Amino acid sequence: MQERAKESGGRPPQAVEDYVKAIYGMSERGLSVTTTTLAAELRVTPSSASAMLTRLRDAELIVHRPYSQATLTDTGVRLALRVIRRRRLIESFLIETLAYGWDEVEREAELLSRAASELFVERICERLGNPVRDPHGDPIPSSDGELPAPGSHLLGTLEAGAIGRLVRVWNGDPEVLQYLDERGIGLGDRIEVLSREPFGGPLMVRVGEPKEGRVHGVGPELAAVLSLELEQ
Amino acid sequence: MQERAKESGGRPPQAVEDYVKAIYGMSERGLSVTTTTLAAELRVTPSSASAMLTRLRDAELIVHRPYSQATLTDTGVRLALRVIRRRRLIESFLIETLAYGWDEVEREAELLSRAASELFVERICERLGNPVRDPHGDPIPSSDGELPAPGSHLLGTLEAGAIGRLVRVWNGDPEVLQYLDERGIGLGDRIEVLSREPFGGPLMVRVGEPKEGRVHGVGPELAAVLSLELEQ
DNA sequence: CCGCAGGTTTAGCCGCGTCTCAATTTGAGA
DNA sequence: TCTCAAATTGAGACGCGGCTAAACCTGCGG
Ligand SMILES: [Mn+2]
Ligand SMILES: [Mn+2]
Ligand SMILES: [Mn+2]
Ligand SMILES: [Mn+2]
Repeated sequence: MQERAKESGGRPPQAVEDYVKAIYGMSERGLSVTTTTLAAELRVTPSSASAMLTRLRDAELIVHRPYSQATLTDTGVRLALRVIRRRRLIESFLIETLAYGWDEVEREAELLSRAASELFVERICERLGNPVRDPHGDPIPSSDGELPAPGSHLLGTLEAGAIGRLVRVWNGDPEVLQYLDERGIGLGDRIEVLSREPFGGPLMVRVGEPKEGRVHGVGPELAAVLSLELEQ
Repeated sequence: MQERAKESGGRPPQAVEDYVKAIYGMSERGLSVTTTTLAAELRVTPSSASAMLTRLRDAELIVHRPYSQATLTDTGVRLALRVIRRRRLIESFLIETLAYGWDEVEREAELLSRAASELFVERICERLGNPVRDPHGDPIPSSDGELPAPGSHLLGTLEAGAIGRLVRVWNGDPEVLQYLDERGIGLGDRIEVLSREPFGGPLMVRVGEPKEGRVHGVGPELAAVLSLELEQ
């Protein structure tokens, strides 16, 4: 007989974790999770995704009527949060401690988070001072599965006059992060919405202190991945 | 078509690296590498080892006539040294930076070294100050495949009167390392062979400065895994 | 010098996670 | 209601890295 889950410290197979994490992320972004969308997300054929949905249903990690949408069960959510915690702590570690760049961190964090034990993750967590957000501003679930409720708002949904601080850059796209770096925009910066140009035009924002900050035009795609925590 | 070596950054399959590393280690210890001994080393059935030997021969990583012994080719040695470098640097990192214990480091280093990229390994190497030996005293191959020639001698082979410094503990057995720790014996310590008791008796050694050091009796099994660099 | 035990290889299988290609279901428009 | 394209599922395969069982060398002891 083949020994099950031999090296992984009693963790589910990697593919299971990958799919559960993807489903969690898609739900978080408000996307509907179907065979096709999930397959696209993971760059896998629909039949692979279909087979995994069946498997996840059998394991009671999702609810899924055939030909319909999938939702994580409570168990599924808990698993997703464990996976996400590992991933975000490792991202933090690579960037803070090993000076990784935005473009290097994705791949490495993906691979390492598959191999790293809970022990490793908890050690680097201590070493980083038990952070609550990763370098993208993504919240880090606690080891007992609590996710700090952020109460933040997408820049793209705000009206002129809104003022807040940048707390999160969604999706971690290296190009976006690089772009922000180049313009000196970082997490924690004060951002003021000056105006919304119509017809898909940019959002004009001031980054920095009330009168001094630089003014930037932010297109809809960028505005859709930046979250602010509003003042007051 | 199935994409080959997708996530691993152009590395050979893990099993190939595992076997090559095992063959290197066995040769280093003077063991002959046959289907059976290799299978025992890797806790695998002889038929698995046999299949892999064929595969390694086809890849020209070993020389192997059927029913005979296997030897690494130059290419095989180079691969082994790359694998060993990764492994020893990660061990060093876990112990020095993340305060891993002797009993925890084996498993974690094994898993992480499979996933870690060259970039990761080179980053931690810098961070550790380009070490030449790992915490067991095992030499770390350089990134261009040179192995610092140690010129050390197994304690078990020395005669009374020999004096040297402990530079290596072979095999990294946690029990041995724990035992040494408890007695305050560590890498770099001065060791003087006082006498060899006959009939499989212990080696009497002084650990520490000429007259002050504590005297220990070292059995043959322990003497077989400790290497000294001799004075002069 | 012959036979046989034991080491070695081969044959056939499994589970994983992927693929391709075919069959099936669905629901929206005619 | 019927039809049909698109979404979904299913069937069959593959490479990996194991396993078991059987066939096959080989060299040592009689
Ligand atoms: Mn993952
Ligand atoms: Mn992140
Ligand atoms: Mn290895
Ligand atoms: Mn070591």
